[in-house]
Amino acid sequence: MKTVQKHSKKRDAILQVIRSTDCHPSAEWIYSQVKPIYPDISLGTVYRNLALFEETGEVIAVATVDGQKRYDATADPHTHFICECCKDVIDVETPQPFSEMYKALQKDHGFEANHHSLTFYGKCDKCRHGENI
Amino acid sequence: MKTVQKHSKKRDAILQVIRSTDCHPSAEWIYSQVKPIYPDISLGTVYRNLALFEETGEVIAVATVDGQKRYDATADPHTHFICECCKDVIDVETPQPFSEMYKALQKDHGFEANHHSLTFYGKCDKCRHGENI
DNA sequence: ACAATAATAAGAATTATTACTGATTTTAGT
DNA sequence: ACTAAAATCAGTAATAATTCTTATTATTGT
Repeated sequence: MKTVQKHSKKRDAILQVIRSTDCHPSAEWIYSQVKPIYPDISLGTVYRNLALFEETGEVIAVATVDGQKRYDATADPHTHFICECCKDVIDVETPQPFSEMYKALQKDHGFEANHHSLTFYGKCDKCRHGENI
Repeated sequence: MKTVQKHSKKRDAILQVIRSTDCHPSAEWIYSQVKPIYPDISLGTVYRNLALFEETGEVIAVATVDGQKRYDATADPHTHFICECCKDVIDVETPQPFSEMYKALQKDHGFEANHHSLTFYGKCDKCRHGENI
């Protein structure tokens, strides 16, 4: 995988935050995590670096919830469950390989797919037991 | 399926536009289609009615491309291919049933999924042959 | 047709995100 | 370690999608 060439404390901290959480954060959340460590960081820096990390593939946008992009540092695409109640984006195991589907798209339509996204929507266990709303 | 209670010419026209296309339009595109018929329609009306149709389930948001929500009037969830080049959102056949996956989510995590979204990303046939960019 | 209710247009407001600018930090060669 | 070049940064301004507000107009049940 490519990585960004240059580094800086803040850039590294941003990536570190994304890598060390499994909560699929938004730009705003990442900002709120880095802010206490580097109080003079600006939200623009977070957005700029997210864009960079997306280009190199170090980070991917896994979903958009309520108009906010959500990110993940995990390399290989996997399946998510989004709770429509608490807006949590949760990793779940991928049921079956999609390689056949990739081939079929190429064969049947001439579509050259390079990745995919499988997302289930509903209510997570916590919300089902009334911890939210 | 629920439907909206009240009707109006514009409201009906909006739904009609979504139903009679397979291009998974954005709010702006729907607006551009209804505008020639009802020149005094406003973009706000399109957004308000889309929100209503989403609530009743008459319309679903199938994807977000470049920050714009894309809609579809098809009742049952199906699979999409999004061309990252021309931003087209194209229907494709769904490879296999996901009922087992729904059961597993319930059993393994207590997640109550009610729908899902499977999307492949890549380059469509047209764009592969250089018709765009 | 009438009145009550809901829908609409227009534009202002909000929110997430991006672009710009001048000052600072990092890097790479010495 | 020193220095110059390049990249990065904070802060601000700008943009774009969407939502909200208010006065007006259309729809529905009677």
